[in-house]
Amino acid sequence: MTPVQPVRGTQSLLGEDADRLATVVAAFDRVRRLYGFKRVEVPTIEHTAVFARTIGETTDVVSKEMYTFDDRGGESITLRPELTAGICRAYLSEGWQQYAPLKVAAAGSAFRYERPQKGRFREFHQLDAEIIGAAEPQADVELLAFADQLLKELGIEGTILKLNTLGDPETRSAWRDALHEHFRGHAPALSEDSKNRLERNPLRILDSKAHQDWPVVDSAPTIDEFLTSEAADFFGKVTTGLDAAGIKWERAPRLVRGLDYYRHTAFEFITDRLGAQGTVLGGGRYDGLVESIGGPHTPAVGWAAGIERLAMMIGAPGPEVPVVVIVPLGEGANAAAQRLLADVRRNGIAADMAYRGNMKKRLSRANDAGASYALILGDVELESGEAQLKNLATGEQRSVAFDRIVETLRS
RNA sequence: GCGAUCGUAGCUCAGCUGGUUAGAGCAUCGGUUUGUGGUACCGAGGGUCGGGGGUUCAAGUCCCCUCGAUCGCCCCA
Repeated sequence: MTPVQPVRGTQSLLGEDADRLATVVAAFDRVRRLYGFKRVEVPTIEHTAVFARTIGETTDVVSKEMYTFDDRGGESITLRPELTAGICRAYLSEGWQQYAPLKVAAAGSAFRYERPQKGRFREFHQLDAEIIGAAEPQADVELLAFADQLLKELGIEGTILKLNTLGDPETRSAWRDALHEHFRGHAPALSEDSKNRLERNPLRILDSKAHQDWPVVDSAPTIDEFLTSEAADFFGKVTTGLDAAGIKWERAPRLVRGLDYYRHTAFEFITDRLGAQGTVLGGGRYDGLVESIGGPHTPAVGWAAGIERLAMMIGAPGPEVPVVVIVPLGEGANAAAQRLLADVRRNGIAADMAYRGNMKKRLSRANDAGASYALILGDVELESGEAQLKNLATGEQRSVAFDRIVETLRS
């Protein structure tokens, strides 16, 4: 392994590829303002317990994917594998409880030690939206509307909102027990993967990709049989709210989420365009999370989206193209060229300067940059006070007085 | 962590069953044209063939290990 090799699963992006990520974040920031979500910044590192307790000790994320290390003071520190837990920690430690219900949005990198593949990296970037301290179904609806509008503003077609409820804690544990019993009864018929899931996380067998699991899954008890009337009522309010807001959704009774903190509403926006990484945005209600790190009972909902995954689905942002490239000729022209360049740029016109090679090279650079005009500035022009403005598309060229260049380029 | 495919120049790739100094296109740089781009022509630089070991008279080509990439499983955004 040579020193110039990047760390596995990290990315170094140039030009359009980097612009794509920036475009996604810019759209997120625009929509987030429309919905009244405050921007927050939280640390990249937290005490390990922040993630271990909230996400769940037995989940894969915590048990084998976190970047955890002891710092020089001997404290166990973890690079965040997601943004939600850190935001909730800040909600408690920074006194943000006074703003409840608090709507916040964040964007940043997260880290998981996984095998990289399409749309999956070890250092990746997430968009995150949370409403903390709101038990009302209106919060779920608002959050989903935000997600829906973001995808539309990004011009992403063909995602489907899959929606489910995991019920309240009683519902969830009753359902879980029933599933456990059902699957254990049919254990011999299950795939190896699902046999392993049996004790660890029976809910996950529901969305197994192994065909041999299908029949057993189909005959499994559904959440609806266990919903308490409160839980059913809550879910009903969420769905009628979505319908009222004109947000299309599909019921996915077998949708479960991997992290332990989810309750009630659970959802994913999925696509078939990203291979195995079909979930582009996902989240749900996590009423128990804040309590799990020592805070008061605090109802909350949120979602996270993969910036890279969204970036792969948007149209290519155009490159930045200068309107004009200044071509100085000879030492004497450099100062005047710098002055003109600064002047043009300060007037909001994208401009560049070709300062290497002979004139042929310099014009060639102007052409390659995609400029509309080249502005030629040599001894002759310095004396006359008029530069040569060449239209690179038509080839036509004319003299323009130095002090009329900005005006001419604008027209 | 498991499986499959792959790794030759900055990029995209060629290199037949192992056989002389490893090739092309694009890109870069120089020239034809030292004040006129887009097209054309000529030329140059750039490679420990991912890395290590082995088989062989001979390895880019075969075998093993390793690192990496891609896709899938697991899991998740």
